[in-house]
Amino acid sequence: MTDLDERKAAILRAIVEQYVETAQPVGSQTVTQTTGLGVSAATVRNEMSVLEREGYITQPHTSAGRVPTDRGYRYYVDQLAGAAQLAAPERRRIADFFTSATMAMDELLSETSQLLARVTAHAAVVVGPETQAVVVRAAHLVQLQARVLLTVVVLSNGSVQKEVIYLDDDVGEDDVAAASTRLAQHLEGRRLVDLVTALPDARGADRADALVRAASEALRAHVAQHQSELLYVGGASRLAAEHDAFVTTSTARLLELLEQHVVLATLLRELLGPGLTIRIGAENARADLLECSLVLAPYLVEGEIAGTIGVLGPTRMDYRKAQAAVVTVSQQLGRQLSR
Amino acid sequence: MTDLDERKAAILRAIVEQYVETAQPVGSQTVTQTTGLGVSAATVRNEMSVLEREGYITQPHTSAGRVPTDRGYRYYVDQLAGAAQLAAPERRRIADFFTSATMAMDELLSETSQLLARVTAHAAVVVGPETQAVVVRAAHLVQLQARVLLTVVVLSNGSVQKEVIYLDDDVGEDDVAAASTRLAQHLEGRRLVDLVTALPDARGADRADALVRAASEALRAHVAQHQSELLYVGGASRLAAEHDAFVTTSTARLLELLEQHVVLATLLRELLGPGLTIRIGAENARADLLECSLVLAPYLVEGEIAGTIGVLGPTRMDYRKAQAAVVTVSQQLGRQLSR
DNA sequence: TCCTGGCACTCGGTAGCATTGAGTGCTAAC
DNA sequence: GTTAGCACTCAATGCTACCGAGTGCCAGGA
Repeated sequence: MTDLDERKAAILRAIVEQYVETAQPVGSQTVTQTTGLGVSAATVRNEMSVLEREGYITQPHTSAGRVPTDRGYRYYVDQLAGAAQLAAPERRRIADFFTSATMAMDELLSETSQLLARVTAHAAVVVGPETQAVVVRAAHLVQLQARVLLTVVVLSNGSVQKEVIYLDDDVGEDDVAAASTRLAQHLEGRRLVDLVTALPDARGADRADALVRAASEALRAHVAQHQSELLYVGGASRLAAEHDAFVTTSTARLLELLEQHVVLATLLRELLGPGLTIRIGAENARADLLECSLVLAPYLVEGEIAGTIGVLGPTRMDYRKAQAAVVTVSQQLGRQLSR
Repeated sequence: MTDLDERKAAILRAIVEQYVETAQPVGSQTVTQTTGLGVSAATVRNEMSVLEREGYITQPHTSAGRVPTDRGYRYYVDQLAGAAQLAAPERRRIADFFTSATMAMDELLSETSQLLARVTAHAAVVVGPETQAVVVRAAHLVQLQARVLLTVVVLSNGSVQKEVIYLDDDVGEDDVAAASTRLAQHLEGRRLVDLVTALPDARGADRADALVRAASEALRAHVAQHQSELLYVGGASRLAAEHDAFVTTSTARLLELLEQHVVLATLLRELLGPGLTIRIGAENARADLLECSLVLAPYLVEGEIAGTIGVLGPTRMDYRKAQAAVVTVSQQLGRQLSR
C-alpha cells in the first residue's frame, strides 16, 4: 500500500518526470529507454498495470500511455524527488535580488512574489507576516483640506496605514497639531492588533480630543478591515500560458481566485505547516484547484514562522524545481527580514 | 468612401449588433429579420457585398455570414452607436459606490477600476492624476530599528510615500527627532515633482543634517522611480473568460501587459484625447492588442483633465454599453475627486 | 433603375468508414 | 521472474458523402 519496490518506484519516477517534461502520456517503451533498468517493455507493462491498480497512475484511454494521478505525484514528491538544487543562474538571480533589495517590507514582499514567479515560471504568492508583534512607531494627523484630515500610522515593520477623515466643520491648524500630538502619545508603542479592541482614551470635550476620537475610530475600522491585506501575487499571467488543454473558464476562475486576496490568504494560512507543504490537485478540496498544485513554505523571522511563500501551478509541474525555489527564496527572505 | 447611405448603414448596424450579441457571423436572412426594412435577403446580399468591398465587413470563409472589420466597428462607433444610457441597476450601483466611498485617493482609484470591471464585465484600467500639482503636506523621519529609519511623506492627494534608510551606525532618538523636524521644514509645502530635481539644502555637518540629506536623497530616488505607479487594473480575469476562440497564448500576453504598469500607463497617456477615445483592434498598433479595443475617457478634477479611465475588451464588445459606463464613471469619479 | 425570386455554387460541419500506430493485456515459453 | 509474441483497443488521421447556411449572379418584373 504505502511502499513500492525499487523497480516500481523507478518506473513511477520515470513516468512522472517524463510526463512533466513532455505533457504526453508515457508508454512502456519510453520508460525502458529512459530508465536504463535492464528489463523489457513487457515487464514494465506488468509493473505499470500494478501501479495503475494501486492508483498511482492512470490511462487517459485504453491504448494510451500512463499519466500520474494525484497519488502518483504524491508518492513522487514524498519518496522519490529528493532534495534538488536550483541551477546556478537562478540561484544567482535570487541572491542578487536580495542583496540589492532595500525597500520596505511590503514592497519587498511584493517584489519577492514576482521574483518567485519568474524563477519558477508559475504564479507565486507571498503572505506577509502576522501582525501580532507589530507596534506603532509613529502616528500623525495631517490636514489635507479644510475639512479633510488623514490619519497616518507608521508601523515597526515599515508599513504605513492611513485613513481619511471627513469633518463637518472647518478645523484650525492648532487643533490638528494638538490632536496629532495626543494621538501620537496614545498610539506610539502600542501593538497594532490592540488597536482593534482597546481604543485609546480621549474623554476630553475639546476640539482636539474629538479629533483624536475620530482618528482612532477611523483607524480601528481600517485595521479591522485591512488586516488581511498582506497577500502578494506575482506572475498571475503564467496561469493562462500553462493551461494548454484547459478550458478557458477554469483559467478565468483561477485568476479570479488570485484576485480575492482575503479568500486566498485564509486558504494559505490553513494549509501552512511547519515545513515545506505540497498540496496536489484534489488534495486541495477546492473545485478551482482540482488541477493545480501548491508548493508552500513558511519563512522564519528571528526563528519564528512569520509568513508563507508559495507557488501555484498545474499538477503537472516540476516539483523538484518548485520546491528548491520555494525553499531558497523563503530562506533568503527570512534572513533579509531578520536583519 | 466615408459615408454610407441609409440602408447600408442600417445593415452594418444590424450586423455589428447581432454579431456582438451572438458571436456568430451574420447572414443576409438574419439581417432582414432583425432590421425590418422591407427588402428581401437578396437585396441585403447585394448591399453586403458592397460593404465588404469597401472594407466594413468580411467573411471568415465563403458561404459564411459576415463579421464586422475594425473599420466596420469604427463606422458603427462614430456614426451609428449614438449615446446610450446605462441600465438602471448599473447606474444605481455606480451611484452607490461613489456616495459611500470615503477612502483616500489611491484606494478610491483602485476600487473604481474594479467597479468599472464589474459593470462592463471587461478588464478596466484607471490612471491616477498627474502629480504636478501635488504638494507635500507632512514629512517625518521614523526610527524603526537602531539602524533603520523610514522617511514618510504625506501628500496633498492623500497618498503616502515612504522609503527605508539603512544606516551604518546607531543613531540616537534626539538626532532622529531633530532631523525629522528639519526635514519637515524643508519639504512641507513643496511640490512633489520638485523633489526630483531641487533637493532641500542641508549643508550642516551635524548628525541630524546628515540624516536629512540621506532622507532627501532616498526620497528623490523613490519619487523618480515610482512616479508612474499610478495605474490600477481591475478585473483582469475577465480577459481569460471572454476570449472564446482565442489562443491561450494571446490571453497570457494580454495579462502580462496588464502587469506591466509602466508600459501600460505610457500607452494610455499617449492615447488619451480630450474626450472619449475609442481604439479598435489594429488601430492600437500593438501586436498584443490586435484583437482588443480600448474605450477611454479622461476624468476632470476642478475642470482640468486629471487622469484616464478605460475598458479593455475584445473588438467584439458592446461599445455603447462600454462607452456609457466609462463616461458615467469618469464623471462621477471626477466629481468625487473635486470635492 | 432598382428590386427580387430563383438557382448554382461554396464550404464548414458532421457522420460514417477504413487505416494506422502507439500502447496495452495476456499467455506461453524460457 | 522475465520476455517474446500476439491479439486487441482506441485516438488520430484521412477520405467520402451529405447537409445546410449562406453567397453571387442573373433574368425577369415593377
